[in-house]
Amino acid sequence: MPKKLYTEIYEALKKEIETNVYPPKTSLPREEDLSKRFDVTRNTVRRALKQLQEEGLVYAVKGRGVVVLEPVRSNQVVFSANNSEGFQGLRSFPQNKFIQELDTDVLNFKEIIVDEKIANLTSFNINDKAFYLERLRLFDGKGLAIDHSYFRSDALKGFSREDAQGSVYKYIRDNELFKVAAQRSISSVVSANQRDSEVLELGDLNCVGSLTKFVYTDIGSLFEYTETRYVPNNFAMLGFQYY
Amino acid sequence: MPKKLYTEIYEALKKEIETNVYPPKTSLPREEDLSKRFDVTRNTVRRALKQLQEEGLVYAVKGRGVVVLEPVRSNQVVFSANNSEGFQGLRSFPQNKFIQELDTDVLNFKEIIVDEKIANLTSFNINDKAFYLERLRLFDGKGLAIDHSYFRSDALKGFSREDAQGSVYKYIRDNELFKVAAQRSISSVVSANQRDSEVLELGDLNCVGSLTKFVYTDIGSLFEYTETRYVPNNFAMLGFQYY
DNA sequence: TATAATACCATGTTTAAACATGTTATAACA
DNA sequence: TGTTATAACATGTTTAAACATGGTATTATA
Repeated sequence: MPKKLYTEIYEALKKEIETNVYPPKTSLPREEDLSKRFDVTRNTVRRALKQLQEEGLVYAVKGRGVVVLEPVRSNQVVFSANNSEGFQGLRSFPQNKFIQELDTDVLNFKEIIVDEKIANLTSFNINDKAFYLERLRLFDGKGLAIDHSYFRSDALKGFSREDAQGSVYKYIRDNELFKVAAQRSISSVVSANQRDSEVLELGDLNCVGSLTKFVYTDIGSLFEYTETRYVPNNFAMLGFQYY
Repeated sequence: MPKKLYTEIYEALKKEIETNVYPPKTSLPREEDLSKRFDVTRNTVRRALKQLQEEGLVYAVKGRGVVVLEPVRSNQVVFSANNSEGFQGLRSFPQNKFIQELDTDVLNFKEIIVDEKIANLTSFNINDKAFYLERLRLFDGKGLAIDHSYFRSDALKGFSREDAQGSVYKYIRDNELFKVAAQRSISSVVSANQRDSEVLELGDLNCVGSLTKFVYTDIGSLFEYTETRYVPNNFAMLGFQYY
């Protein structure tokens, strides 16, 4: 299958930016020239440029051009919890090395009926059935994060405790249940609670980071609510936006 | 000045989603019909739809349609530090009310020469001149956040301590120095340090949230580095993404 | 020489249309 | 009846072109 044109152009330009063909603070060739070079329309070039801009590599100014943004020279950074795999592919902080030894301990697994309290928390409907999962995330054997998850039952036909041990998303893919569409998240810092102290390696620390995810399916319904509570000094999240 | 067409369509559809003309989990009319209704091309409709999708209101599936995503019924949420104004427009947590009493105490103001250590921290170049600012953010009189900022001097001609009291961005706008293009951010939770305990109302808490921003100008250069360190249990950040 | 008018340059917006590809419902077939 | 073609449907990709608008440098003007 041939790649999409705008993806090819995006990747080509990205590589050239990273290899300093277009150094920071300089302008990319104008759209007209790029469209000649890649033998596509200006529209298609613009689409590739937009992707670069969304990723934070360049910034376009009307009437002036597309400038390459200076990279942030961060030696401590880190991870993005921004993938549907949850903690897979996560990096430690501040060592900035990939975590290989990621293990999951399923501390709790049960099917429940959504009551008012849980409905309020998860945005699920009262009387829906849902799986409740408590999973401890071990990094190099240390419990550094704990996930409290609710999955709507009707979306996870035949789901079992064994499946919970692995990746829930792998289960969804393997069984072709549906596609994950989008997620909202809320990130904050809160006081540690009883449970946190029990299961996480907090030491003296009396706070945890909290990342709450609301995950949507293909057809617009919420199917996962997960609050990840993590030990400070170990994780970070990256963001980017333009105006 | 007439509004952009795609913005009008975006706003119209957004309003209709919010007023339940198109309830969650249902589909929007197909692009063809929308283009007839608004009397624009399908392209223009698609642009509006893309904006709705980027904002997390809808999700498009090829071959099926554009579904409205269920909203998250969160009663505790909160703020986005995601604006160029820094703390302006921020909401408290968990009360979710607008903070009116936001005051700024300029604890430190000086012009410095960037040495290796600061260069490493800020991504500025060694020997650049920069303003260093330490600003305590008071919410209803309580010191809940502290900003440690470096601004490249050459970008802030004539900047003074008095200007620091107000919004730096207001200063930039008023003096038409440049436009803010983009920002990267790193969010984490870390142990509180000496200075945090001195100036923030931490009580027993021994951690703080840390939000580090790298802000870029129009022409692609980094001009601001700010680390905001904030008291737990007071703030939250919203995120959204789709796949 | 400073300022204003102007021309040019580069990105932004919109139209129009063709074709590609994934999804779903219908009809044909075994 | 269950499976398989097939058609209809809806979004995705790409081309082509015109015009709008902000930015910059040049030129004319006072």
